[in-house]
Amino acid sequence: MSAEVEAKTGLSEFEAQVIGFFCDGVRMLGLPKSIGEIYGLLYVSQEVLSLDDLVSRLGISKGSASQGLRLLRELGAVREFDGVVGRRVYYEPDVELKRLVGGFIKEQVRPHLASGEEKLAKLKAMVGEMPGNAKSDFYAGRLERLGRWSKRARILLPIIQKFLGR
Amino acid sequence: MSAEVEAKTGLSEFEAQVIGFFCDGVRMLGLPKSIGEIYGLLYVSQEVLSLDDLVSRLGISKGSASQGLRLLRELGAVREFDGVVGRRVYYEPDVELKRLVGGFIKEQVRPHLASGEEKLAKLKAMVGEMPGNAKSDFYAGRLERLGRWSKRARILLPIIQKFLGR
DNA sequence: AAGTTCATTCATTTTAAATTGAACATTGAT
DNA sequence: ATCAATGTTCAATTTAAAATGAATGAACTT
Repeated sequence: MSAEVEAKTGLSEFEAQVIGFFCDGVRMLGLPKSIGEIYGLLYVSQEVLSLDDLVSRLGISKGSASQGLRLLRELGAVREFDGVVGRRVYYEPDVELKRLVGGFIKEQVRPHLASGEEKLAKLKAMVGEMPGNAKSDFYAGRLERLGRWSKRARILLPIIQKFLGR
Repeated sequence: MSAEVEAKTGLSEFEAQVIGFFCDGVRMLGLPKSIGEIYGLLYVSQEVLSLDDLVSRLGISKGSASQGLRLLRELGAVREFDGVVGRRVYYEPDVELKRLVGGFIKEQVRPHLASGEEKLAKLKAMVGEMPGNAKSDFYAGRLERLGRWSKRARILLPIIQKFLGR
C-alpha cells in the first residue's frame, strides 16, 4: 500500500471534537448519530472521502455509512465529488447553511406538515358529521385553531429559508 | 360513585384521532409519544383533567403521566387549573401557539444552542494552539463558518417568536 | 464470462429511549 | 398521631430506533 493512498485510521482529537459537535447538532434535529458522524467527518476533512474512508475512519459499518450517505444526499447535505478519481465515489459536504436548511425543510418538515393537514381535514369532516351542540362547537373551535397553527407554519417556512439564504 | 364524578374510561374515535395528531406532532419535535397523548387529551377536552384522569383515560402509567405533566409544565404547554376543586390538581392546556413555541425554544432549543457555542469556543482554542499551516487555516475557516450558522440561529429565533406572536 | 471492486439491502442484533410500577414522599382529613 | 388520598422518583422492563454485516447486485477489468 503506497503512502499517498494509505487510509488514515485514527481521528485526531480535534476531528473527534468536531464530529461530536455535529452529533449533538443532528440529534437535536431528530436524526441518528451516524448522520452527524458522517457529515462531521466530511465537514472537517479538506479532502473528499469515499464510503470506505468513512467506514474505516469512523469505525462504523458499511451499512450505516451507505444508509447515512443516502439520507445526507437526499437532504442535499453532501454531494458526489465529480473529479476523475476512478470507479469509487467520493463525497464532499455542502457547507451552505441555506441549502442544508432548505433540504431539511423540504425532506423532513414539509412532509410532516402535509400529512398533518390531511389528518386535520379528516377531523373536520368528523365534526361535520356530529349533531350540532356545545361539544361539537368546542371541537370545531379547537380544530380551527389547529388550522391556524398549520397555516402559520406554512407561511413561516419560506421566511426562515429567505432569512438564512444570506 | 356518583354520575358526575364517574371517570369516562374509553376514548371516542374523534378524541383518539386528535390525540394521534398530537403524537405525530411531538415526535416531529423529538419528544416522546406520551407527551403528545397527554397534551392531546387535554387539548380535546372541554373540562380540566387530573393526573388520574389522564392515567385512566389514556391507559398510561402514573409515572408516565407525572413525568409528562412535568415536562409540559416546564414547556408552558399546560398549567394548573386554579379553581376550588379540593386537594387534587387539575390541568388545562395552553392553546396559544406563541407560548407553546416560546416555551419550546426556551427549554429545548436555546440550551442546545448555548452548549454548541461553548464547544465551538473550545474548538477555536484548539486551532489557536496548532502550528499555523494550510490545514489549521482550513480548520479556522470551517469553524468561522460554524460560528456564522450559530449567529444566524440566534438572530432567527426571536424573529420566529415575533412572527408567531400574532 | 469469470473475477474483482464497490455499494446497497435487509433480517438480525445492539443500543438508546420511553414506560412501568412499586416504594417513597407529601398533604389533608379525622 | 393515624389514615387515606395524591403525586413523585427511580430501578427494572419494555419498546422503538439505529447499527451491523452477510448476502446481493451492479459495474468495471481482463
